[in-house]
Amino acid sequence: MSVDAAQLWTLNHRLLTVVLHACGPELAELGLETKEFFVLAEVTASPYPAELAATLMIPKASVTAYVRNLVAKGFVRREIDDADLRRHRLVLTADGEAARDRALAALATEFDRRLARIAPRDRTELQRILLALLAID
Amino acid sequence: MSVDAAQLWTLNHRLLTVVLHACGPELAELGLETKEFFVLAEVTASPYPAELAATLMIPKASVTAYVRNLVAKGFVRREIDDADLRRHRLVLTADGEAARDRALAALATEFDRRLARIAPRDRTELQRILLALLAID
DNA sequence: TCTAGTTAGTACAGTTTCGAACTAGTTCCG
DNA sequence: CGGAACTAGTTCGAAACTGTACTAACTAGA
Repeated sequence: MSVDAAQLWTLNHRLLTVVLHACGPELAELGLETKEFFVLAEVTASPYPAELAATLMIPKASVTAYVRNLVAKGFVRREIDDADLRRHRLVLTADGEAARDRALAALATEFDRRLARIAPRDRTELQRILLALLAID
Repeated sequence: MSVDAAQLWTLNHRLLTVVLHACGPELAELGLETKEFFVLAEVTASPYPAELAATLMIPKASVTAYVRNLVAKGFVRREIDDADLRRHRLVLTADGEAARDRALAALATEFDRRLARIAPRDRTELQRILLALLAID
């Protein structure tokens, strides 16, 4: 009845990897690398590089690189934060929003293929539980 | 109340990332890089490099590198497969098994620490839902 | 005000990763 | 058998990543 937490982690990780991997080609069509997609998807909630690095647990130097690429592709632009001149407030362009939405839709479609097999109520449960687990620490 | 699959994926991904990140120091103490740990943990189930690459969805060339490191550290050794001389059957050493078990224990502990904070019933729910999702494909 | 301490973002350089090409061994037919 | 087509694993060089150190800007305390 009880499943080892490590095994649960591992299987879960594989599930997410498979789903993400399946989206690879679609992301590529949108002109997005996987890591850049993570940043693009988080920019609205965490509009500063330092914040992105902390939230996504990516090194600051890597965020610099991904943001540079996203800016070059016209998905994001930097704005000066008048309250703190060190900060670069990141803003999605219209193209950026479109790309993000399409990328998220691709991810959702792929994951939905699997979620479709469980009850709608279970999805809500899953979301609630995941949120609770993330609220710790 | 609709639950977005992409959001579920993202939440779940962040959870796994946080847990893995927290294990980083312990893996390092064992002399394991994160990627090497994935390989080490899978060697028993998938004892050939090509199989590891397919299962873990990482490039063959990367598996070559991780296996080289694991061999150098004395966690894995290669054996010739008499039935197919191209193949390197990978075998865990005693050290390798010990390291793997400790690493998995660290992962389990960290994940358990979070699982323990949520209601026992939720934990069962999560297990049930994830197992249902993992059973697909 | 001054200054020590902290934080945002970047640059550089060393390391890691991995696509493509390669070698060696196997399989499938004829 | 012979050889075309395939597969396992590696190597190599180039691209991606990231630790460290840095500059600029903010903050707090005297």
